[in-house]
Amino acid sequence: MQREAPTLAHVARLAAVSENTVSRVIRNKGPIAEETRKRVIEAIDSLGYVPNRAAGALASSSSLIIGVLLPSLSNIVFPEVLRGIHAALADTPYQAMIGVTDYDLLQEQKLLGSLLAWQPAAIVTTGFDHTDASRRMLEQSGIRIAELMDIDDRPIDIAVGLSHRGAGRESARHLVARGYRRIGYVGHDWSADRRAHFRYEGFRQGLQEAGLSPAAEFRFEGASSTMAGREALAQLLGRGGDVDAVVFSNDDMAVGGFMHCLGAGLAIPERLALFGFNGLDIGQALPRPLSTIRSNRFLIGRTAAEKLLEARERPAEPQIIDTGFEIVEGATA
Amino acid sequence: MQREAPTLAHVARLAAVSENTVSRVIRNKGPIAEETRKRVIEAIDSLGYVPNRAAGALASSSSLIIGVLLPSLSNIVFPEVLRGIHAALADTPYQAMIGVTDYDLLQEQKLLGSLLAWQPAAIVTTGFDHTDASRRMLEQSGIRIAELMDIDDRPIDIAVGLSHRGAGRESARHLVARGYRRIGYVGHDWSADRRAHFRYEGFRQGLQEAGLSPAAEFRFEGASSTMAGREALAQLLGRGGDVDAVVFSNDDMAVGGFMHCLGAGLAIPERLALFGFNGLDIGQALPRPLSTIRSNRFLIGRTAAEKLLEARERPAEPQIIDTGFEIVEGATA
DNA sequence: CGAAATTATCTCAGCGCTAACATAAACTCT
DNA sequence: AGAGTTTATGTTAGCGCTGAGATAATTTCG
Repeated sequence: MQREAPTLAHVARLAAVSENTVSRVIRNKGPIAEETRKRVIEAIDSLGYVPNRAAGALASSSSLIIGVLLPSLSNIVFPEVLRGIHAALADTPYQAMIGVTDYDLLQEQKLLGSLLAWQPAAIVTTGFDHTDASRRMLEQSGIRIAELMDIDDRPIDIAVGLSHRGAGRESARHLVARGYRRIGYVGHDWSADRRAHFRYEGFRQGLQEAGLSPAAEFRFEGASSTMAGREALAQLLGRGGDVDAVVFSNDDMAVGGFMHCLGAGLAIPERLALFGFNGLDIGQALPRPLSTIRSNRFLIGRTAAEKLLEARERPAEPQIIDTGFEIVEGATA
Repeated sequence: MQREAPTLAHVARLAAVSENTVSRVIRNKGPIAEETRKRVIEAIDSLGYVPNRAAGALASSSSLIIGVLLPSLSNIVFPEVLRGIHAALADTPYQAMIGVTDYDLLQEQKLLGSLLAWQPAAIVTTGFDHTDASRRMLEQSGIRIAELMDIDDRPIDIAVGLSHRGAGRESARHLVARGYRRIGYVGHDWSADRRAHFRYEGFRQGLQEAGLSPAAEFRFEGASSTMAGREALAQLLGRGGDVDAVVFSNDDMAVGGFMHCLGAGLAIPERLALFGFNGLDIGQALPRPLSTIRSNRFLIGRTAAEKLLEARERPAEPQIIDTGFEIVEGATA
């Protein structure tokens, strides 16, 4: 009943050709007579042959795996990047193999090691921050490497993302242009999320351009979340800080801030303007759509995967792909 | 500079043992003298040896891959399941390989084929709905199979999840117990999300126990989202349906409903009670925490992965693991 | 028309590991 | 002390595929 899975040899015998010819038909490599191809494909179909990827990987010392290292799955941002990667891989024989680092560079290093044990065709990772050992592994592997989300540094191979400094700067400029002058900042723990820190720096810089500096600041000790944003804004305001607008480290935090205002009866944006980052759906579903900056997470993932598959070799010079960002006007600032 | 990656042979030579002995040390299989083990481990460390997984998979016709088929990554629920899976795999040599089906059974079948080409140690998939071909592949593969989220059917190997019928029933009972009588339903497209349909059936059944039936219903044509929930509730109420409580197909929809009420100035729960499903963070961060049912997504993923690794063989009888659910009282119903 | 180039196919070694079996040394037991 | 058992290690043959080069059949061209 449960007969062995057919191998190349079975297909070859049925199609009356050599194994190698079958292999070439499958991989679309080298010249094949149209008639032979047809016969081989027929044989493949009739046997229900599925190539053994492990054997292929071993023989060619390169697998159809794309290793993906993500810092987290709790934050919807990274699943969206992953979705973009999957979208790009959907009609290819490539498969994503995932590791979750929990924002821990040593964990990243460890996972990188086990991903490389599969001899993946490429590695997708996040940011420019890696341990020395990771960096050495990435560089010496010779395979294509994409570093996602950020573009404010020099990538190993390619970087795909947006300038977080630039985004932070734009949020300040936007609020200043709208006439806000007493602008506060509510954030979360930077040690895990360096890009949030970059945005903060850009934000300060943007204020400085207008001769301003943050009117008040509060940083929640812990990861970003709606709850954290709610509490953090309460804290900031409770301190009697006199602010007319608040920039949040991201939309999750900003939505939390929105909730606080609702609960405390603060008119948005008359009494307090709110500004986020990411452009999440939830922000747009608020009674007043959140003013924020849209980062194109899906696009980042898709672009990265597409670029990686475009060429097997790294470009001579590291390449940076700016997927940009856009101000979402919203109604909260 | 870029010397070849060390292989078993290199380690074996350095440790002055046979390759097989090194292999056994690595896999912790068979008796090894303590002294030999130490020498081998030293050699491994000094060479920085990393086993080639493809070779291992080929030789043993079984890889350290766990294939994971998820319907979607847009809905935070599935990344959370994935997070649970990763948590269970974190300290094992296993790696998750992911496919996203977009709720399409044919896509699932296709992805299943390419996952099986890696000879994974186990497959994790969602629900009991599979094409005949998929089912055949799963059954004949002989490897461990987990079907997640639902437990209201007979699994191939093990099922891990909760009774969606039961959860639906409980939401009705909860509202009835609170004195609500004109209870409506706001949902999304069922064709993609069968479990939402099961909850609806349970909901009806729960009402029936109290001699009631839904006071009004509206089903949004499309996937669930906060926006959809907001619009759908507006539609339901716009029709002049006289309801005092609404059960939503899930928390995303319910949060949208909450937003509608805020915008329309409807007091929650005095004028209208809201009830969700999932227990997402966002629901608990609302000005009034959402009354809902907590499904333990993380636990489902983690339990499934743990169970799969517990034994290489399927149990004689299909096994069902109920991760349960709990009513979250909240303040909206 | 024969040599060179092109096209289509085959042969065969080997990728790096593991399974199965063989062997050797060290015990245990009667 | 010899047979049987246990423990520790070695030997060997692939797993199923791909890459490099060999070979054969066909076309092109001076």
